[in-house]
Amino acid sequence: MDTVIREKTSARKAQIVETAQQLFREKGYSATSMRDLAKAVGIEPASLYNHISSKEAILQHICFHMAEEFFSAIEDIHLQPGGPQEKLRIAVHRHIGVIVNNLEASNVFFNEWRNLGEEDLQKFRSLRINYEYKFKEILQSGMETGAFKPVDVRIAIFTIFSAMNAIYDLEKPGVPIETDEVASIISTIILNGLNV
Amino acid sequence: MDTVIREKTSARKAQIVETAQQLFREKGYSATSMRDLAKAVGIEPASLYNHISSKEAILQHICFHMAEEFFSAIEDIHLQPGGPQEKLRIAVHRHIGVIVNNLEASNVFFNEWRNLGEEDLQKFRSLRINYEYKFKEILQSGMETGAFKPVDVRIAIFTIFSAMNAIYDLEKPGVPIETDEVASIISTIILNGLNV
DNA sequence: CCTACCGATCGGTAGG
DNA sequence: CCTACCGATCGGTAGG
Repeated sequence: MDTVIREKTSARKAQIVETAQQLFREKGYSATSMRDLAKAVGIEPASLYNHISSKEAILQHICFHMAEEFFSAIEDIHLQPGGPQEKLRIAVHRHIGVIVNNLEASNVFFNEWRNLGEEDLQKFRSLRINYEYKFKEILQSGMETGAFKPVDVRIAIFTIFSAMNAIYDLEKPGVPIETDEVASIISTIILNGLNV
Repeated sequence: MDTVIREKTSARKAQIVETAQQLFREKGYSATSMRDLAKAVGIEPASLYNHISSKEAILQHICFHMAEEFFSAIEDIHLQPGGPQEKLRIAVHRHIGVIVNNLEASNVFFNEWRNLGEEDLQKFRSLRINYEYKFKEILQSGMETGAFKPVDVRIAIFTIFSAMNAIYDLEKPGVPIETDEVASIISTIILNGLNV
């Protein structure tokens, strides 16, 4: 009995978060009201608060859940076989995989995180620095061994993440994104460039 | 006399737009109130409307002004000497130049355009398609002549723009972005990749 | 999960 | 450019 109730409640909560992701993506976090959300879910605005504590708590949940997904995807990257090039290729593939498997949440994650409260904002920023550092290590070791060109690491990292993190925008209604295809093209451009 | 008044008015208007850019960038368009803006400018909220017609009109102005900047920067790209590689390199450099010279406006342009009204939204989208098409042409002709690898043009264009359009985020307080340096690294990665 | 409602704030206007 | 103010809407709570 208890279980049934808890299941119902948590299903509703999942539905609220899911719906919020769609709305935040379409209109942005600030422009989405709790009344919009309640209407889309099909309940009264006040009823939302039986499942979530505040509007910001939803954003918080989305952002930090995505952060976890990204981290766990490349957790074992330093254990992967191959040199810096192979490691970078794998990391890029995994990172893009997380985005493609969470298109809506990714969009919110990348575009709306600045609406977090000051405390979460700091936590979020330091998580991102940590995450990017794992890529930086690969790049740096590749430059030391001579596998990569000696370019400015900061700008290179920046270029790589820019190329990867925008792919949620690549989606067109009815045309699903193929992780392998996109990851392979982006890896190729980053590693080998467009020139023949 | 008339001139003096008009100059004063238009200087205030410029100040309002400039201040709005900063606030939209920091907090986002929706989260910035006209009261925030008035306070930052140093006048009463109602006084804003002597210079601008609405909040959305400010966003409109920023977005379409930036669109013009981008277009005029690569207007003569097909007249430039050199093959597809050289043309792409020049276009990338010009595009990045526009962003670096309008960091605040660029940020708003790329992140807040979806808050435009339905009509402007359509105009904006078609401008972007037109603009990206100019890059697409270069890429396609380069693939035909065998100068570029035959990759999926849509994804390649997408990768290039992602790398270019995120650079406003590269700015750190006190460390100005060097257009030439950034443009050269991004061009290098896009054209020649990271591999030695 | 709902009805009823709170104080705060929103974009914008009237009138001077 | 200001004072005064509009109706609408905001996130959220009380109480059942």
